[in-house]
Amino acid sequence: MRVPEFAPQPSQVLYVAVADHVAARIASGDLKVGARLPAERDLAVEYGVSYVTMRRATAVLRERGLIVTVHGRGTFVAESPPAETIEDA
Amino acid sequence: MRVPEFAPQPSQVLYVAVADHVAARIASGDLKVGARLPAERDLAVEYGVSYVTMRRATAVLRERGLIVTVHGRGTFVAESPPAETIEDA
Amino acid sequence: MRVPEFAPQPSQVLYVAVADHVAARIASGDLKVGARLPAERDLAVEYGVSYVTMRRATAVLRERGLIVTVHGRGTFVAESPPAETIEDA
Amino acid sequence: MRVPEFAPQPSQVLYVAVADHVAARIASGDLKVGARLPAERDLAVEYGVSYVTMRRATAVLRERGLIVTVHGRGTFVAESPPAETIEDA
DNA sequence: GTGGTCTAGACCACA
DNA sequence: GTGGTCTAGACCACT
Repeated sequence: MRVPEFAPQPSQVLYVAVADHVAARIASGDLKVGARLPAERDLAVEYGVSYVTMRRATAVLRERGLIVTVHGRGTFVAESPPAETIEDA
Repeated sequence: MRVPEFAPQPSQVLYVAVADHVAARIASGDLKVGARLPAERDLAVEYGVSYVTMRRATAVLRERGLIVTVHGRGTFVAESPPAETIEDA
Repeated sequence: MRVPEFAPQPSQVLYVAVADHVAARIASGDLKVGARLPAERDLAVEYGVSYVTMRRATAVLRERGLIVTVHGRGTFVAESPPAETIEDA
Repeated sequence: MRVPEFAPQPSQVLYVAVADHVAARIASGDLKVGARLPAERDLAVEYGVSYVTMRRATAVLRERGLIVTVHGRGTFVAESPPAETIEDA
């Protein structure tokens, strides 16, 4: 997975930074395809952020196609994460 | 204020039994008018029931006019609990 | 502007309902192209919702291309609102 | 702009004067250790200064170690205000 | 017991 | 003085 040189430091925006960190866990195989992530509330505690901030982070990951969310079920690592997570312009 | 006679032998339906117990707390002044009840999740833990059961119980109390619920704010003891707590059929 | 038959009543989701109402004000000419909307905080008060809910509403309008937002300046009615506000599938 | 009679000969720089006044309130025990200060916007109104000026004032107090700020929570009187409130140059 | 929405109100970045 | 982010914690919808 390619990491852009123009973004060496994590985002200054907290929910993006959290999203990036989870994305890295997925990319590294720590979170495997199809696996269920911890509950958003638990992730919020794990990252030391509020539930709302964690929700924004997962929203980012959803938009990136890295996770899929099912109401009442959980959030799961998406089947085929798109290569163009960062558009390769 | 009158406490319902049906309390001595509580309802066999769990969420009604829980609702009755909360109603008794309101009637006894343990929960005063205008006071905010504990969060539904906390009440569920307190009564040792599932969240869904607790939600049904609060729905019953809402129908009885004993509490009012405000999304995102909480549930509160209603101003003037109606005399016909049990519908006057 | 076409209104889908499958959505006769306003959205049950509050921020969408608010967004729809603002959209209607734009469509009706109440809010003209290029005009600045009231501050989001004022709109929140006007609609009787929290600031966060209003922000979600404006986010919806932004996604629909109906408004543009400038940090520190305000939010404005977009130049050419797209015809396919509701995709005509 | 001249203002405060409240300090003997206050700083000519407005935001420093405001910071000094808040510092005096902390020193006098009016604002106790661990207490939350009023919101920055409220302080701005209270002192009759702009929000930016108030932000500069709180920045000064932060640098002096008199207050700590938590995003989304508030600003609080620091635990142990250093003796060298004015840097010992 | 999960994700989804909402409230109230704080600080932050910008023009 | 605007929009942007964040906190803390509530109720709602769904499985």
